[in-house]
Amino acid sequence: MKIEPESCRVDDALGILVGKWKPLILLHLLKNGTQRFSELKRSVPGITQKMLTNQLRDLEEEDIIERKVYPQVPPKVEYSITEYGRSLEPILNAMHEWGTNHIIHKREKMKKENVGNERKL
Amino acid sequence: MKIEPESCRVDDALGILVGKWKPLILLHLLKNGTQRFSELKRSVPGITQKMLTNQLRDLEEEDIIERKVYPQVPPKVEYSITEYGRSLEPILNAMHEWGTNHIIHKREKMKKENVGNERKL
DNA sequence: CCCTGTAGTATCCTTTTATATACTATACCA
DNA sequence: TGGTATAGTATATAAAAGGATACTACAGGG
Repeated sequence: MKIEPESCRVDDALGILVGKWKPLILLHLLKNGTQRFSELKRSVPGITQKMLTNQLRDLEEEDIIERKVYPQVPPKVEYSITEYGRSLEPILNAMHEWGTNHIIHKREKMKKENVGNERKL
Repeated sequence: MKIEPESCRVDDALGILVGKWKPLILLHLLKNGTQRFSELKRSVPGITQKMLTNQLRDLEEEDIIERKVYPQVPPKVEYSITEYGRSLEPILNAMHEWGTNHIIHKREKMKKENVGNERKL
């Protein structure tokens, strides 16, 4: 069944996955289950606190992850994938697989192009 | 099989699909086969020439679409999905399906939240 | 001779994303 | 008393993406 371009909903899914860190955050939560804010921060090297908070808020708003606050000091906040959020897993897997293959595809294409260029010299 | 976050290739796939117009362009090419530049432009309302050229160049560079120039005046350039590009189709379909369902999911979540709020009044 | 259509470029401007840095409250520990 | 850890917020700035507009070449038609 073909998608009708006029009623395409690819962007709705795409919008949830884009953001420089979202796939990584989701992957960590899928792999390790519940994680604290600071654990996530350590798991995703290079991310700033602001970015991590932003991305987590985005995902929470879409009901992909759950945020649980423990009212204590120092603060403790746990994040986890929701049941609904798990429905993204097959898509992430498909994209990972495609991406892995794409790297190979590009390498092979470059090789061919280089051979072609050498012939032209 | 779980994806290892350290070697995640989701972004490689994501990078090809993101861009405000790429899914739509791909859908049109998948649905209608070969299309001229001007046909695509008409098919995607609101896109500027610059954006269309940019997105097409991006997709061409990744070997997802093919560009065929007919050396004539006025110019004629045809675009089509490559065989390799078709490997993205299942992912687009999965995202479209997920996105369609997500809209429903959100609507139902909002309904529940509103009921909750009414009770509080 | 001017107008139209094609497939672009070139330039400038606005909006969106991402990053860097500093700051907060408060319990616990030495 | 001062330092550490937690989960943030606030502010400023840089970089990337997107958009508006004008411009090009040249054949064919009136």
